[in-house]
Amino acid sequence: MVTDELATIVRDAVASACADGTLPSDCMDAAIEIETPRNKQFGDFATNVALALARTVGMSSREVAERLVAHMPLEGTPVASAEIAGPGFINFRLRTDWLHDAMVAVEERADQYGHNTSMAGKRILLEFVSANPTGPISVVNGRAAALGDSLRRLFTACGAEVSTEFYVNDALNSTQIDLLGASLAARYMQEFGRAEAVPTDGYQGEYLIEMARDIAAEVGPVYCDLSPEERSQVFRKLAAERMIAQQREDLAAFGVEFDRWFFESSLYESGEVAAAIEQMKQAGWAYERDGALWLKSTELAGDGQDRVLVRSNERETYVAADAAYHKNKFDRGFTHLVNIWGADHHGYVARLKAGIAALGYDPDRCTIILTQMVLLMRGGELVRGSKRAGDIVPLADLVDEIGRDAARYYCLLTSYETTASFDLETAKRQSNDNPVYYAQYAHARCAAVLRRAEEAGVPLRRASEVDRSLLAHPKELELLRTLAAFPREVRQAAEAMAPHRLTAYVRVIGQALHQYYEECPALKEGVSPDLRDSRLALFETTRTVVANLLGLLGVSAPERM
RNA sequence: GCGCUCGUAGCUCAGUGGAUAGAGCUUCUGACUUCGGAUCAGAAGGUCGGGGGUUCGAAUCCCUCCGAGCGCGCCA
Repeated sequence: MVTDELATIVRDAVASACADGTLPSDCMDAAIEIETPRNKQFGDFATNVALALARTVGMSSREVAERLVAHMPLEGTPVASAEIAGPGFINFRLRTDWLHDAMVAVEERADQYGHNTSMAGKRILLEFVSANPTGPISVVNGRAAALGDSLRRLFTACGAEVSTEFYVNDALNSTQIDLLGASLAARYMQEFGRAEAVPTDGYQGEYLIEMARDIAAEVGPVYCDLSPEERSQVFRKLAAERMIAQQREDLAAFGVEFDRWFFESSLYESGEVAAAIEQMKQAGWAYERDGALWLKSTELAGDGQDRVLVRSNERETYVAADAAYHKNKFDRGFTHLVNIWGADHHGYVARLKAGIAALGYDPDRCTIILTQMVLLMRGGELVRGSKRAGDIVPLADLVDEIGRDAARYYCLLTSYETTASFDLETAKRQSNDNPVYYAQYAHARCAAVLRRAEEAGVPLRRASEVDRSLLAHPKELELLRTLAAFPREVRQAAEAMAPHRLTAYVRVIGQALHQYYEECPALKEGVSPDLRDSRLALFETTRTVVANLLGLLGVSAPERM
């Protein structure tokens, strides 16, 4: 990668200046950072190393920069010029043939262009959504789903081995599932005219009425004569199974599928929960009090208080199961765990980390991403959860209304750290105030030009074969510069676990493309065949990069719109 | 009360300790006898919530205050 080459050039300059005494030898271990200047007039890349060194060497940063540039031979490098500017930045301008070579790289790597090895050797387990099977998948879950699925693509593109998992809280000792079962049982009885009420702390959402109606239609009144206990047993199972199936469908319609649905109940059946508790006891991290078993989460992870692992009624808590689950993840050979939770769970980070530490694993190998909420607006009014859906906004409704691509794109448009809000009317509009269409239009426009060429009988020539040096117009070079940044953007987005950077970047590509399109016609009168072929090749290059980019976001790249 | 997160243009949001804080929307003015106008060019719009501090340099790091959201169960 060209930034690595630049870093080497700078590092060599520092070493050379140290060697001949121009700079003190303790500059050797200076950290070399290559950045892209905010302002294009400062060139393609820059380094601030002179500013960083100025303090230790006791001279002005411009002076340091001058001495470094004097020790920087540029023959045979991609660098055309190295200039000192401002307080002491060294700005690099690259030769245009380096940009032209990027076209060949895109052509050779094709849909692998942008892939790199920055995360090679890592085995990452991404766990996300993991909504309780007590209601439909919500829009907030959708944000996590879009983020998790995009991270899977990003990590994979960076050479990591990635698995995705949805953790299903279906444990038999879950009071939530008890309530769900009791709520569904009541709805079922209501279908047959029995005046049974949903528990006051149960699930009031009307989706359970629909589910009860389905069950009633399928099996008839066979469960009416069971004892309440037996009926509750039947319905907790039925409710959970059907909710999970529904969740799976909703996520699939959103384009998100998991490598594995991991059932909490399996951890009890295998004895892993009991084993984990025993191990925590043996290690001295668990103690008895008031008839319950407690985890020393305060001492282990600075939690606000210790947490119960086993209640006095002998039921284990989800804390115990979660600890066992994460042990299970590590034992399967994953080197890094990433969990995506809603921000309302931030109070649970410390206790999970405590559980991981109590079982002898490094809590720092488990990253917990907390996503803030997403608020939907319609004409300036907040869209509220419906009673039908149990006071949430179902993801399925959003997908139905604005489509999968728009829903996913909007979920990835902003940093997960901020509470995002977006307007449904804008998201549906097919105009340029809709960022989804702007991104997809870039791809469709490239495809349109290439299609047009084909119709006119102009064969598309390979980027490696056309005369790339003909691409010397500022807009052509600017577009190439933008496309050549793709591998770096991918790497940085993966490192920061921030796919929203890519949605910002795709706009930059779109802008560069449209400007190029405006000023550099390929198929109009008066364009020489050689230039035409070079420009068509550049359209193909752009199309490939945009398709790869949209692919990382999980959004389709249409040929026509 | 304690803890976590967040306050950036009228609106929605970017911004990795660096150069004159950037986009989109909105408003206004324009563009090619259309390789797709779902586009492009230009203008307008800022005490980066307030105040201290660290630093050669702070929207970014620290402290404090103000405001918003969330969390503080032998629920998940």
